[in-house]
This record gives sequence, structure tokens and C-alpha cells, in this order.
Amino acid sequence: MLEHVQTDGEKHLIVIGGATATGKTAAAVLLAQQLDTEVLSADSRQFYREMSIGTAKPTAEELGGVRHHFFDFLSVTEPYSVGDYERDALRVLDEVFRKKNTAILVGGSGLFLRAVYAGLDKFPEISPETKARVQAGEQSGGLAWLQAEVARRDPAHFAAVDRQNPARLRRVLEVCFESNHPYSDFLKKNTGERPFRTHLLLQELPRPELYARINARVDRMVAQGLEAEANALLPYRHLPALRTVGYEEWFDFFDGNCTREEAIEKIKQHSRNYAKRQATWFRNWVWG
RNA sequence: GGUACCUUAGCUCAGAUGGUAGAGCAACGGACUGAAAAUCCGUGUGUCCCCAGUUCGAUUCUGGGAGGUACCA
Repeated sequence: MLEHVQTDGEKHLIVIGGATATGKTAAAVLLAQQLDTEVLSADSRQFYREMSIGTAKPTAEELGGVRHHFFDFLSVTEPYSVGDYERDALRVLDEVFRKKNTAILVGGSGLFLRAVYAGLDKFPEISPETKARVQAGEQSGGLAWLQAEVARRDPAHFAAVDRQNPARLRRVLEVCFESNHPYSDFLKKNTGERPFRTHLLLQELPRPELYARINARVDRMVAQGLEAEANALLPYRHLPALRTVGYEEWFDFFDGNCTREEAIEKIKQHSRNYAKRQATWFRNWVWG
């Protein structure tokens, strides 16, 4: 594949996906060196400069001299969405493709990867007022209110959506309120056309080996000072960026809700849970 | 050594006046369109510690044994 990718003149995006701790970074670096190109990281937590140990952000040595984009370009206080990432990543890709015929995209979130290679539908920007409106409604009416509102504003989508999932319903309502149109009106408008060819590469490990690697990596993070990193971020604990495995568990410990050892065990456990969810996503990794 | 209490799912525990049992977490499976390391859904056969007795029937009652915890010595 590599030879073919290098010589046919078209633009090629190589996407490397897989669960956490499967060795995606090393694979991307190796490939980038061979293809003499750059890497786009699609790791939604490594975006933040305040989060390094807990996100297993690669060191300079691990990057092997390969240029990487999308590390440390945000503060945890800056809101940032998949949509923002799609836009920014396409811009960077365009730059890379001006110089090279290939580019590499690596990450563990299937949604972020898909946003780049297949695209998301266009939705309206949600104003702070709309967000507040949904939040207020949910606060007083709970899940039942969300369900009732979605059922009223977008019956078609209500039939299909996961009704027990507040996060989903919230978003649907925000779009409905903001646009005065059903959420489902915005769906499937995206053509998915991109000015490059995409190649999906999956990094996989047998479950027991993956879990062993995760456990060992967490121990390493702790040795590197994860507790102090989490402690420094304590004032920001309620920001979305801090809803992250490896940080929330420390906050629990700082609150006195568990012992240090229990917190570390929980980090391992939650990392394994996360890896399992990723494995589910990638198991049936397809377009769109 | 004595007394009391405990022994139920991988873990922490609930429960049935006797008709073989259920929650949370884990585990496993799944979903996923701007909070995605998020959020949500589905799946529970386990010698109810062992032996004996009573009983149509015992994990549940009785006796004995083993292990544990606390207190007293």
C-alpha cells in the first residue's frame, strides 16, 4: 500500500484508530518517517496543554522528529467541539497536502476521526441563551422534560433517538430551539466528499494484553506525578475537559471519598472500560 | 480459652414466617453527528461455607464442624 500511496499523485489520508494504549502513536511516527510526512492528532484530551501525564501525551523522543499537529493548542478553559476540530483539521490537512501527498491522522475517538475523513452535518451555532434555556428546562423538569420537548419538536427523531440519554436529548433540543427546525432536518445533508482518499488502519491487541498495558501505564503515570497534575486542575474540575479518566478519580480522592489506592485502581478500571467502548466502536469501523 | 455476631454472584452487601435468590460495582455485548477519555442501553446458575437432623421440600429451622470479626480473659 505504501508504494502505491506514494507514487500515484493523489492525496491520501491514512487514519490510524484503535483503543488507548495499543501503540497508535508509535505506529503513526513510524509511518510518518517512512512517508516523510506529518501527523494530525485526533486525541480530544491531548489538545489541552494543562493535561499531559494523565493523557499519556507523547514525549519529544517518542515523536521521533515527526511534526505533529493538535497537541497543546488549547487551555481547558476554552470550549472546543468535534465540529471545531473538523474545521481546524481540514485546514491543517490542506496545508500538509500542499507539500505532501500523504498525511496521517491518529486518535482513539472514532467520532473525531470520522469528522475529518467523512464529515459531520452542518448545524447552527448554539448560543449561550439556548444552552441556558435547555439547561433550565432540564433542571426543573429532568429527563421527562427533555423527552417531552424532543417528542414535540422532532417526533421523527424522537422515535429513533436513545431516549434515556440526556446528553443526546440535550443536543437535539439545542438545535431545535436555536434553529426553529427539527434536528433531523440537518441530518444526512453532508456529502462526505473530501479532496483525498482515506485509508483506515486499525491498531488492535488481545483484550488481556491490552488491559495489562493499561494497568502498567497508569502505574507509570502515577510515578510521573499524575496526582500533582490533577491537583493543579482541581479548580477546573467542572469544565468538560476535566471529565476525563485519570482526573475525576483524583478529585474523588481529594474530596475524601476514597483512598489513594482506590483512586488509582479506579483509574485503571475506568481506562479499561474506556478501551472496551473504543473497541466496540472500531469493531465495526466503516464509513460514515 | 469464653461470649456475641458474621459466612449469599469476581467485589461490597440485601433477602425469603421453609417452596433453590437480587441490587450496586466489575465483567461481557451494544449504541454513538459539536460535553465523545463524554453519555446511554442490554446480559445475573450462584455447590446461598461444610456435614448431619427435622421436613413432602432446607440456602432459610436445629445440632455439630470450619473460617472470619469484635469484646472478655
